[in-house]
Amino acid sequence: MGFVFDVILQTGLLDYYGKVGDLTSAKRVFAEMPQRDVVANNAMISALGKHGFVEEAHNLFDGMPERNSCSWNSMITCYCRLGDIDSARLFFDRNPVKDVVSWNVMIDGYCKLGQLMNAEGLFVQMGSAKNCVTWNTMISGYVQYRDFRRAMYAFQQMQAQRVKPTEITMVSLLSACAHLGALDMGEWIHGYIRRNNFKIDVVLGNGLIDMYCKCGRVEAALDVFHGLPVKNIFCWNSIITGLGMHGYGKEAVDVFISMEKEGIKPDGVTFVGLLCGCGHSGLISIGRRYFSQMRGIYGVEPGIEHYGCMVDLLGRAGFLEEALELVRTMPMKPNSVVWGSLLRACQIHKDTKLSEHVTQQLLELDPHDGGNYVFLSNLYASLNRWDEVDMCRKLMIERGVRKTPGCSSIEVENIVHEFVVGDTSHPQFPQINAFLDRIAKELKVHGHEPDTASVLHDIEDEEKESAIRYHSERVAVAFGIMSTPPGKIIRVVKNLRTCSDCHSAMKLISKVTNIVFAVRLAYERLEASLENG
DNA sequence: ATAGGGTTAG
Repeated sequence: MGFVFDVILQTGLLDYYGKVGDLTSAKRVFAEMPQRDVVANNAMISALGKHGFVEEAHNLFDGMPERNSCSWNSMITCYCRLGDIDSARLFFDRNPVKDVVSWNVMIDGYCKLGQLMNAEGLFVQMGSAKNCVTWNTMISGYVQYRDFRRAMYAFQQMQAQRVKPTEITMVSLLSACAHLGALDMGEWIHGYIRRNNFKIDVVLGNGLIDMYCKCGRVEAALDVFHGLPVKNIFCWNSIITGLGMHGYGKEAVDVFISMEKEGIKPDGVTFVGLLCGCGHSGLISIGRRYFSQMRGIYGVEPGIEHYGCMVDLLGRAGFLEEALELVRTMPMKPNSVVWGSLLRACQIHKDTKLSEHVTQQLLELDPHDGGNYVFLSNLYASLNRWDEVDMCRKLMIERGVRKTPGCSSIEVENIVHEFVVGDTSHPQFPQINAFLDRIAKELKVHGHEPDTASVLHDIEDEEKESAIRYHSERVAVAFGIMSTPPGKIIRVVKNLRTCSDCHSAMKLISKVTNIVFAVRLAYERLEASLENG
């Protein structure tokens, strides 16, 4: 009797050491055990696997007189953790006692490596054997690989199958909503969380804060933030970043100060949010001060992203020379983002000379980024330097560079519709097209002349005017006007920056129709908030 | 034994 008790006790100890990461002690306990049952062996396999000793785990596994599903699953987990998905699959296929965990681990292994097709294959094969972890794994896999619409769709199916979602499901979905700017869906999820008395912990709370911020509802984000009994650095960072993104730089600084008061140590992300917020609100000296205090007072080493924020902050404020000086003297090699910030500043302050220099730096740094060629080309076009415009086009063809296609999405009745430039596959495309034509005519009546200077936005297109008319955000906006009840804000998320022609056109549409648009850059700040023009 | 979060700038 005491013997069995000892085995259980020692296995417990072994498991504990494995979990806290003390492999040496785990090994010692294991070696000293007079008798090892399957549970003890499994605990050891799991501990070895966690530290990457998959060979040892494998040997132990091979020598086991008896194996259960847990033994097999531990081996699958070991190999997945190492990224050796083929070996994991071998164990999965040979496992005679596959259970739902075996499938879930395997699906997660594929998801983590971005092999979504393989993950989906198993997911489908499982049929009705899926549990809520299976669904959560697949949904989070879609979210991690930025296929947010599939994540939403999987959730609908999960509900149709009557599998109860959990807090974890909600976290993944909120992240999808944040990326898609799907406010209605995000609000619905918040409601669902409340109706089902889900516990809003730091992770779920942060999901809500981030979703509300990214969808432009900073007040709602603040409500969630203040309602959280426990906040961690993620929550603080999300709210500081969110406030700063939407022009509440002063408030972002205030939150930062209360964060300090509560004894939470800021990290690199906090400073990105804070400095960016200062930049967007023109808080130059405050931004400068925090940047200079980062290392000495807060113990956070400034990284390239912080220099990037400072270049942006100085450049926006018109201190172009100082910004350039910072780029030249920063301790690391400036990347395309840093040069890009400077370029944006040149554009705002109409410094074409510096603009040209910066764009050439960008072209050197990122010869395969089509956006750089387009920008330089547009710059030359605006200066009527057509030879150079031509040169840009030739260079692009020569180097085989293609422009990233514009893509806009809009949420209507909890469904996210996506429009890629030139893609006519949307079921309502003919109606949208006709509507766009009417808008175009209307725009002409109101004196809107298509701005052909920025036509090279679509460098590969022959028909200039129609190319502009079909930019994805316009299609999305048109669809939004057609299918949204009056009085509702039309929110569009786009992957590329809106061209000046679309921007002015949308301003005019907004003025004429009295509809408010918010076109946002994917994953970024509000690009243009057009409140009735 | 399996599933969850925040990062800026063209």
